[in-house]
Amino acid sequence: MPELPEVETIRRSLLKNIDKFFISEIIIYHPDVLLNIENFSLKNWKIQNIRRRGKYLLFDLQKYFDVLNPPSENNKAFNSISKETKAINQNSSFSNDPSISQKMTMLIHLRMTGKLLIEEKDVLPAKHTHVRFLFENGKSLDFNDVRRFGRIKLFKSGEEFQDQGLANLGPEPLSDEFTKDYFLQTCQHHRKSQIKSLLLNQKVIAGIGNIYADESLFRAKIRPDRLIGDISQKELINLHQIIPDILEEAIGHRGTSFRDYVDGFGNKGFFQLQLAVYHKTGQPCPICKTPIQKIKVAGRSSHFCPHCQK
DNA sequence: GCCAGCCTGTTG
DNA sequence: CAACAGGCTGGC
Repeated sequence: MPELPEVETIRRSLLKNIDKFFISEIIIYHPDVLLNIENFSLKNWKIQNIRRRGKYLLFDLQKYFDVLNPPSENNKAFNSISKETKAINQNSSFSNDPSISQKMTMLIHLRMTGKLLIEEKDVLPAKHTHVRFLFENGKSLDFNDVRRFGRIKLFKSGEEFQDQGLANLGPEPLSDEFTKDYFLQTCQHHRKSQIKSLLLNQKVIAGIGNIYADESLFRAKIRPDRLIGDISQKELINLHQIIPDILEEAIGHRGTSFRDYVDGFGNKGFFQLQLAVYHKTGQPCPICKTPIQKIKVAGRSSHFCPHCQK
């Protein structure tokens, strides 16, 4: 479902409440979506930060109590763990002690229909909620995914690059790594590919999906099925500049909600109001009024203006 | 490269 | 009913 702008919007919406996120319990309704979970207990972890890489979310988790040597059940300190956890978190000098400090990275990929929703703990989770994280403040975070393509993976911090999808991502299109030279050079390597399959290739650029590939190509006036080798350097330089422009605009509109997508608070985005071609088959091109066409490129529906795009 | 497969829901 | 849906993987 979500592409870079939607994942970034979700990240920002969740981050607003980051200080309140002390996990007290995790409820698993559908274990298939959770990988590596058996290696860890998720009780009494705190979400320190949420990062994004391409379409992945990376949750930095920190635990302050030793899971291997839990205090006995009659221990008062254990029974008041919530207070203790907070007290220790306020004192950063504890965080370097390995006996009480452990770090994990939780990798979440939402694929097509995944959502992360902040809910009240007492409210029953919506249909298709597969994992619920309960927090000490009475809130919960639900991982909901109709099609169940999304995945959650847990790693000791630093080991998350064992995930091949994450490890092989290309540069972030909104970072300095995504240079003109890199883009031109990569195009040179893929001269015989169609331009749209390059944009969708996460090893080349991290985070672009079907919507923003179509919209970028429309603005660059390049047909999605055009062979890269047939595109002029001038056009490619233009496209390189347009990609971050479109992604920034989409983030500014809090993502595209034409179907399921909502942020962590269930709010829709607005970029669907700005779309020129995506999902607009038969509707007039915003520039020349020619009906938008739909073809298959790289196995995906691709929308373009047959007059404006060459 | 392409294409089935993973899933459920919606649309034509 | 079949076709299709913001994605990715693995097998040819």
